[in-house]
Amino acid sequence: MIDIKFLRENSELVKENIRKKFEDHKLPLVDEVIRFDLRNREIKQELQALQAKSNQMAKQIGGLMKQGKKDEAQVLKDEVAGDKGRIAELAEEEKTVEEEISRRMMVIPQIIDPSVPIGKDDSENVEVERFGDPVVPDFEIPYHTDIMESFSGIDLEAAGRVAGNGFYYLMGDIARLHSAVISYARDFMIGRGFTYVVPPFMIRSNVVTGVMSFDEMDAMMYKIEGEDLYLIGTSEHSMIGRFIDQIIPEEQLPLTLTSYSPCFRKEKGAHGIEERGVYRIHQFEKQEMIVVCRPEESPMWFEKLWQNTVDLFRSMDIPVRTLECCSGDLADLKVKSLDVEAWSPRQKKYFEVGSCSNLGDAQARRLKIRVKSADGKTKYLAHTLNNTVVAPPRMLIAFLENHLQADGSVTIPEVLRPYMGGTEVLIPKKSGK
RNA sequence: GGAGAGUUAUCGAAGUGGUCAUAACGAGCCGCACUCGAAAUGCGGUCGUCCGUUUACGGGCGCGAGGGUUCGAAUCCCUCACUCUCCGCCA
Repeated sequence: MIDIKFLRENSELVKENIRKKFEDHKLPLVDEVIRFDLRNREIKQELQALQAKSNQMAKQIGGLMKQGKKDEAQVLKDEVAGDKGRIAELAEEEKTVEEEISRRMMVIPQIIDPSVPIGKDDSENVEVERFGDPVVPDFEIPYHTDIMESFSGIDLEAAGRVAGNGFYYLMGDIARLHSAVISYARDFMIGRGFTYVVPPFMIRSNVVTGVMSFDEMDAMMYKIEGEDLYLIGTSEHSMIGRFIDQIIPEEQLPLTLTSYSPCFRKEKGAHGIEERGVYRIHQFEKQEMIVVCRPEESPMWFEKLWQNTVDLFRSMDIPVRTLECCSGDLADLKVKSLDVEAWSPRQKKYFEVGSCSNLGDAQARRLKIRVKSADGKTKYLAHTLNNTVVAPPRMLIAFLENHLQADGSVTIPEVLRPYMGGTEVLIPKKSGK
């Protein structure tokens, strides 16, 4: 969501930005907004003049009524009645025009950061840096569900019967490992100065539309029947939503928070063959980090945020790389975004385990998250950022594949052992494939 | 889920159809005066948002949210949200 004043004064820039994102079908929206905006201000001028007049008259009528001059009051009443129709007409048009503006503004993309590589889809994302050696062992790495089964750690069949495709039962050591990763990630972030939060797992529609674009909403969000409530797709939603309509004193910034939540996603669209198992599911758990900061600090926080995820994965000896999202792969609210990918020795390629985004003032504008300057004289929109710390089901894939030994056992990295009751290695319950 | 009471500026709170909505009254905060300094006291200032002319102004909207009645709504009516108390139910 961009500022309509900015659009008014920089329409070419806004159009250029749309082209960069290969969303040319949205180009006409810019001039449409400008037309509607012009009309909107004309309406306001006429409407407000009429309202001022009628306020004035109402006061006069009040005075006359008090003095008992009913006849004189009646004359004024009749005069006001004459404007009533026009006022209603203008108010109606104002409403329509503002809806037209807002509908278009909601889909005009945020101005992307100049550093974002230009490309039309995720195939043109750009690798930035690798951390750790992507090792390919000399034995075959089974599919992650097979590894889990060797520990009697997963039951997808029963989950299918109970909830359908896209759900899972994790069991035993695998379930424990899942919890251990979450707990470790939580403490990892607390250690980096973030405040731990457990947020609501459902949010109202006004928060939903405040934190994400329509496309994302349609593809992701589950609605609760008969209620104005949606299951969160990530705790970012309720964490950013927490600041709706708030004016935050500048001294309190930056707000650095880490939150735990289950995440619910429709995952509309085709699922590839490599997305079986727990890779792409309707429900998973995630440790998230969000930052609300001053605009000039958001690029700095962006760098810090993704670094946290890289460090977390490296502390568990999992090779990762960072990948910058190109313009066409960037959701409309995002200024810049970077994926963290973990190494899959089975697929011999990296796959996404986290996503770090700078939303600029887009969410803040929609949700009215403002900052009051230290001297109290000015107010401005905050910047918001979010990043995955870790989403265990998906990270378990990377974990199991990278720590699997030739004998089918899985070693537990030092940092996780305290969360696993001191366990150093998981021994298969039955022979793996 | 049922019953009752609430929601007004930074906070407490008055206001039940019209010169009481830049909001009484009290407190906090900022400035000034008084003071060697402080306290006390006195005076002044202490919302948001939009439109228009732009050092400054003028106007619209906002009393939990959204509708309605009226020339005029904080006040009357409807719907909804939230808070508190009691009951029920539950972890």
